[in-house]
Amino acid sequence: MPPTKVKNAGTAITTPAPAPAGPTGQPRTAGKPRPLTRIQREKHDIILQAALEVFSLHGFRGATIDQIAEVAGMSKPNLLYYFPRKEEIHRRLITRLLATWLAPLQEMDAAGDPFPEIRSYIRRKLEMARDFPRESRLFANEMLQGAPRIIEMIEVDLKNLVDEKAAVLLAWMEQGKIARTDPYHLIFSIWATTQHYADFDVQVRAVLGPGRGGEGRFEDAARYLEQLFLFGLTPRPRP
Amino acid sequence: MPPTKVKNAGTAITTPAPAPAGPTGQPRTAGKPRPLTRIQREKHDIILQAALEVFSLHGFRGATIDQIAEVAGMSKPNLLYYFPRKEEIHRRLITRLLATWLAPLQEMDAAGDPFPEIRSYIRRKLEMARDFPRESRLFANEMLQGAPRIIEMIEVDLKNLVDEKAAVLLAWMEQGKIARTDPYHLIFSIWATTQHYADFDVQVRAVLGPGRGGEGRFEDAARYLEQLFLFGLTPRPRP
DNA sequence: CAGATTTTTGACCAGTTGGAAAAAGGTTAG
DNA sequence: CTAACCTTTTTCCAACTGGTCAAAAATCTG
Repeated sequence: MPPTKVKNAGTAITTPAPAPAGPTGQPRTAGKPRPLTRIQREKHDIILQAALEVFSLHGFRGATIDQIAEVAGMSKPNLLYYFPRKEEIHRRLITRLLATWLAPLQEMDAAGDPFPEIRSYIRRKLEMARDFPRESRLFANEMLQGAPRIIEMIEVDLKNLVDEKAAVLLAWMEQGKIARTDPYHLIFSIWATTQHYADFDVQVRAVLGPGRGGEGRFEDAARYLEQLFLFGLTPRPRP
Repeated sequence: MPPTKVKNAGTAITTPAPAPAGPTGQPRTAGKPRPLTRIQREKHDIILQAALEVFSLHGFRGATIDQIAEVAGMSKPNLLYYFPRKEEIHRRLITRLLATWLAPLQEMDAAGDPFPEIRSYIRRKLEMARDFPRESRLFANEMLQGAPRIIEMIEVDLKNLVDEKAAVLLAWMEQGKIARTDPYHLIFSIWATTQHYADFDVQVRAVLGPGRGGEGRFEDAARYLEQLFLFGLTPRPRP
């Protein structure tokens, strides 16, 4: 009978109450998780959004709790009430992200037609780069640092998924439906070309200039990538 | 008449000597730069190497002078004797890097044959990813943060170079020598696919596994990319 | 070698950082 | 309404941060 949360346990009323513990710590005998309150859910969301903003820009080390708290519109101790450690915020963000990130590849269907499948995989990844650039940058930041906090997820979950889809691609190659090439590097090249538009967005916009760097750039990219992956650069006779 | 470095100006010999200033500061009336000593050149190099290591891993904000000093094998004050500010080290690194980074594209020759030119551009970029991964990551880190310290170099030097080479590519397209497509996004895709092997190295190695993630991965990548950019994924009859 | 210069060191500082503690202020179920 | 809980604020701290400074040590130069 561990004396966690002993309100008035026999002894004196002056029992110092050992563990106040915020909502995420939950060391209340670790038995009843006790459902999150409305405020808790709201604040958790706000904090994670703010943290995404800051972490994706400065990386884990470069981001400060103060910054996150400011973006979240609350005081540092208040933020720490919801997430007792900086690492915890980051871990949650990264874990959630990874699931989102893998989804498009998971959808690539062995039973479908190769080209439409690959084509829509590229489209989906490009849409993610457009709609979730901060997530992409958070991921990139983590990779640049050697993925210290998610390496085993990469080595297990991601690797398994890629192995599976590489087998699918390989089967398509065997059937002569797509060109025979390295399925792993094929997947890498799809990742690289699509995420580039989120991670190197500044560069893309600067190089395209004010004229072509506007919203249309994602449509242009989609068109270009489609052609690249379909035919490469070999000139074809006009249809 | 600002009193910078008044050697013995009339007053007493006990003049407090206003600016000792390290070798890089050079406020000795800013007149004679005085050539760097052997030790200065050596230490500058050592520090820049160490800083590259640390900055490329943690970004500007996440890196500390202490870390850099430790990697460089010297004390923090000693390091600060050579580079009086953290920003200065980073600036030097980034400036030097940008020149190296642009070189391969500069070499792409309008007078050459399109496919060999593009092919060897890809090869060179891939070699850089292999041989200078830290430089690549430093660059990526800067981009992720919105390139605050090099935005105008990107907007001017890089943009001009890309504009020039895009024109070359466009000319090749007009002549029917390569497929008609977007030259800017073509260049982006070459950058993305090659730098991926430096910036996302952990992921690449983890996914390829111990078997194929060894040194051979760059050769495999080169072969794959060559095919991608030449023919895409459309199956071709066996030669 | 001596004197001038350059390099290195150790002590120090003000501001920032992640985080702890406790008390004050709000909510809400009974 | 009120007791129990949840949330927020205030105050504080030790470690770390970028950077200074004077003195000591090493090096170079004539």
